[in-house]
Amino acid sequence: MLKQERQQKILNILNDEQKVIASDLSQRLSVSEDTIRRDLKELDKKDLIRRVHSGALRVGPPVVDFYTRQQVKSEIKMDLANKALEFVKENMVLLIDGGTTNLHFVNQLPLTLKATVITNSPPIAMALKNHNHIEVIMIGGTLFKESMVNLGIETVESLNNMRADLYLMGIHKIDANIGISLPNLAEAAVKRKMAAISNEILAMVTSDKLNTFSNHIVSPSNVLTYLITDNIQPDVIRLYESQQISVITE
Amino acid sequence: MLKQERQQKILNILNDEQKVIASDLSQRLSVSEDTIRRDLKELDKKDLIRRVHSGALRVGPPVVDFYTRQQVKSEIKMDLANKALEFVKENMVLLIDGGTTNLHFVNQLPLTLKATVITNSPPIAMALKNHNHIEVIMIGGTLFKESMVNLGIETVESLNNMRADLYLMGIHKIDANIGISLPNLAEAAVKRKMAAISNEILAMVTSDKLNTFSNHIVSPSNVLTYLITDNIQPDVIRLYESQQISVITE
DNA sequence: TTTTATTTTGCGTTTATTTGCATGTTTGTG
DNA sequence: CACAAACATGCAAATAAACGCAAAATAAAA
Repeated sequence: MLKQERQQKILNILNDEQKVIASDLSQRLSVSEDTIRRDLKELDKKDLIRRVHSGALRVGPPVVDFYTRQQVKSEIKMDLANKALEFVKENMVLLIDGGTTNLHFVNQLPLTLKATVITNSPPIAMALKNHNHIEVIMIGGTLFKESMVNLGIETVESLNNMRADLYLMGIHKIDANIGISLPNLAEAAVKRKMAAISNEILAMVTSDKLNTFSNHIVSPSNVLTYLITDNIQPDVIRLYESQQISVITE
Repeated sequence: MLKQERQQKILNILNDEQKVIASDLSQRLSVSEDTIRRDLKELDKKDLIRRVHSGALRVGPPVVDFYTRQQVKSEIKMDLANKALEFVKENMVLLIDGGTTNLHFVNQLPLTLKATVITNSPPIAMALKNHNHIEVIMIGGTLFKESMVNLGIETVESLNNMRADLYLMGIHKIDANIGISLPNLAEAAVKRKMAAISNEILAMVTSDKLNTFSNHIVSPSNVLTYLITDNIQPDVIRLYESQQISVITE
C-alpha cells in the first residue's frame, strides 16, 4: 500500500470515528506500529489531525461531501432507517426520493422483499440492483446534482398517473409551525406532488434538522403520517404528536 | 507504443483503479520502470495525477465504478471510449444509454465540458455528478437491472419530444447482415426510438460482439454513423464500411 | 528513399525513501 | 512507585527515484 494512500485511509477513518488508536490502525492497515506513528506524526505536522498519546483526534467537524456521506456509516441514520423497516409490508408500493437517510434505508431492505419502488433518485435505483423481487420505476427529469434527484415538469407529470402506499420523504428542514422546507423551488414542487399521490408519508429526521427551516415550503408538517427521529425531548415530540403525527423514537 | 498513447493508458488505468504502482505499470505496459517514472513525472507536472513514492494517485473526484471492477476487457473498452471522445463537441446534445463501454466513455469526459446529456441509465447519470457544466436529463421508466437502463412505454414517450446530436448506442450484438440485436424486447424498442431522434449514431464495439446476433433486432447496422472497434481484420471492416459507416480502429 | 536531426528509451550508478526492528526513554495508570 | 504500553531514535535492508549516457526509435529534411 502506498504511503499517501494509507494516510488518506487514516484520515477517512478519523473522519468516521472521531479518534483512532495507533495500535488499532497498525492491525487494520497491516503495517507496523512504527509506521503508523510516523504517519500520525506527519499528519499532525500538517495539522490534519491532532496527535495525542496512544492515538490521534480529528480536527474540526466531520467532512460531509456526497461520497464520504455515502461511505460513512452514520450510525444514527442507520438506526433511523432501521426503525423505518417495520412499516414496509410485502407487495407495497414505496415512493422514495433523495437523501442519505433514504439511501441507508434502501440498503437495509431485505434482499428477498417483494415490492415496487418508485423513485426519482438514481442512487436509490442503483442501490436496488440486487433486490431481485423489487420492481424499480424511475421517474425522469432534469438531474439536480446537489441532491441527486430528478426534477422538473416532466417529473411532476409522470407522477400524475401513479399512486403509492408509503412515501419516504427526504427531509432537509422541518419545523412544527412553518412546515417542511428546503432551498430549491423545483424540488419542493416535486415533493409536494409526491405527497399528494401517497397514502401515508414517513420521514426520518435527525435532530439537527428538527425545528429548522428554509425558504421554499413543501407543505405543513402535518402531512406526515410517521416521524422517526433520534430526538427524545418530550416537548419536541409532543409538538408533532399534537399534529396527529405518530412519532417514533428510541 | 507511442508516448502519448501510453500516458493516456496510465490515466485510464488510474481512473479505474484510484492508484497505480510504477513497477506494475512497467509490466502491464511492457516498458522499463524508468520510462514509467518519466511518464508519471510529466503527468504530475500537468496536475493530471498525484505522484507519490512508488506510484501515483488519482486527482479529482472518484468515478462511478459500478460494474465489477476487474473486467477482462476493461482496458480495451477504455481505449475505444477514448477514441470516441473526439466526436464530442462543445454544447452538443448527447444521448447515452447503458453499457460498460458507455460508462467508461462518460468517465473520460473532461470535467470542464459544456453539454447536455440525455440518458435512461442511472449509472451514467451518477457518473456525471461532478461535471458541473453538463446538464443531465434522465429518462424515466421501469428499471431493467441487467443492463441498468430504464425501459417501457413512458421511456419511449418521453423520448418523443427530444432530439440529440449524437447517440452513443450500447451494443450487445451486431452483425453486418442481420443488424443490431439483443435479447430484450423492451430494450430494443427504446434503442430504436433513440436512434430515430438522433442526428448521428456512434457505437463502440469490442471484437467479440462483432458478427454475433440475438433474437430481438433493433435495426439494420447501417443506421450507425460511426463504428469504433478494436477489430482490425480488413474484411470485417470493409463489411461495415460498405454500408456507409465510418469505421474507426487503432 | 536515404540521410539527418530530434526525441524517446533502457541501463549502470548514485542517491533518497520507506519500512521494520532493536534499544533506550517517556508517559499514563493503578 | 511500579510497570506496561506507547514513544523516540538510530540502524540496516529493501525499494524506488534521479542522473548521465549511449542505443534505439521516431520525425523531419534532403
